[in-house]
Amino acid sequence: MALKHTILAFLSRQPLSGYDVAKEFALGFGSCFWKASQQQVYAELTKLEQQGSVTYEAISQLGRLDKKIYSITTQGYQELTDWLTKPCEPTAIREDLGVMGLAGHLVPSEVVIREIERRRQLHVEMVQQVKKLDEHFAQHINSLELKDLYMHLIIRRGIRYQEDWVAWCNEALQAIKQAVK
Amino acid sequence: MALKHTILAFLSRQPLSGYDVAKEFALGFGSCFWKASQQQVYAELTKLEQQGSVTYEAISQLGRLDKKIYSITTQGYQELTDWLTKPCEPTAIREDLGVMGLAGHLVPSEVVIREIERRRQLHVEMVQQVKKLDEHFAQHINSLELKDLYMHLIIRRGIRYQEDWVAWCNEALQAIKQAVK
DNA sequence: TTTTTGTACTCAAATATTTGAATACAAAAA
DNA sequence: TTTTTGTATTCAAATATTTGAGTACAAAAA
Repeated sequence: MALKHTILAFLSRQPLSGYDVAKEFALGFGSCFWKASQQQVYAELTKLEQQGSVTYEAISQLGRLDKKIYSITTQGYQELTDWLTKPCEPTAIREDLGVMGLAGHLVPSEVVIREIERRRQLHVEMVQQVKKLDEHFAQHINSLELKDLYMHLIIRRGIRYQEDWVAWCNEALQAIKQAVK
Repeated sequence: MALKHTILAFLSRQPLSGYDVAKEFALGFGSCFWKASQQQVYAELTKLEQQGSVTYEAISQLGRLDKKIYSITTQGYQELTDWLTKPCEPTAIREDLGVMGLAGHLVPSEVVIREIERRRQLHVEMVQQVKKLDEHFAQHINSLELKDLYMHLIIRRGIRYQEDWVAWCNEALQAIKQAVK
């Protein structure tokens, strides 16, 4: 389970508030490989702090709860590099649309086509979004230091994934339209 | 959450025991789009039976627990087609390897390379496995009825996914080896 | 100036998934 | 003949994720 280690990895780059970590998951680099809600992030940070993997500096704000700036500890850093060194397994695939393969014929083909067209549109938009994360790297692509290259490659993974979905949607739509013609 | 509807979809094709449904997830068509453990399947079938979406016929076996053959009910069938008719969202991406994009530079590049090579091998094997599911369809590919075409297309999605991973691994390995040279 | 958006954090409950153990017999392999 | 593999199901605990509500203020937009 990589929630812990993704958070540690963010904090290994710079101290962040829970709010900022959550934002990285929702809109930043995190969005291309791990989904986590704000509540999950806050809960995990509290746990990580209790376990000694991170510490925080409380910044008091008049009239409301303290803002907490979290940093990774030596222990947390060790946990992160240990984890990175161990082999990791691919995440299990879970895709609602797959049910169509078992029971798509129980609904009109228009429903299936509409659904795949919707998906296509969604992934087209995702390609654009993920490509934005890559903009900074795409320019000096041949002179990236390793740190940036790794990030670029993970973004590339995200772009490929979304593009492959679009390509499959095209293939599937063509085949279905051909078959129902 | 498609566990319920994937099970209903299996049962819409033929009555099955919990054991057989679990096998479909582990080794059969289910394996290319949804992961579920045997315990999950049994628990879900019990719940589905209580809610009236499925029924079972108990087959007594001397000396051990009854074998239960589950069938979908009219209500379950309705729930399935209703669900298929509603738009579904793509599953959130969760990929351990993504952490390398944030913190891969904290471990030796050999570790990153070794990990991607391992992944490559894994996905090469997955391509072979998923292609086996397609064998039956791949032959008379141009004369599939809709029911088979849908299943074929979902398998194609699985093949593409695994092949795209292999391609990315190749791309990434080349770029990293180039950079550390 | 009112409303919306953004910053920043907390609590609780429900649902889903993973992990581990247990029972029991048949058939096939060593 | 003993061991392993396959069939078939159940229970319990731990962990992870989702969903929904609530507090509070600042800044920007309408």
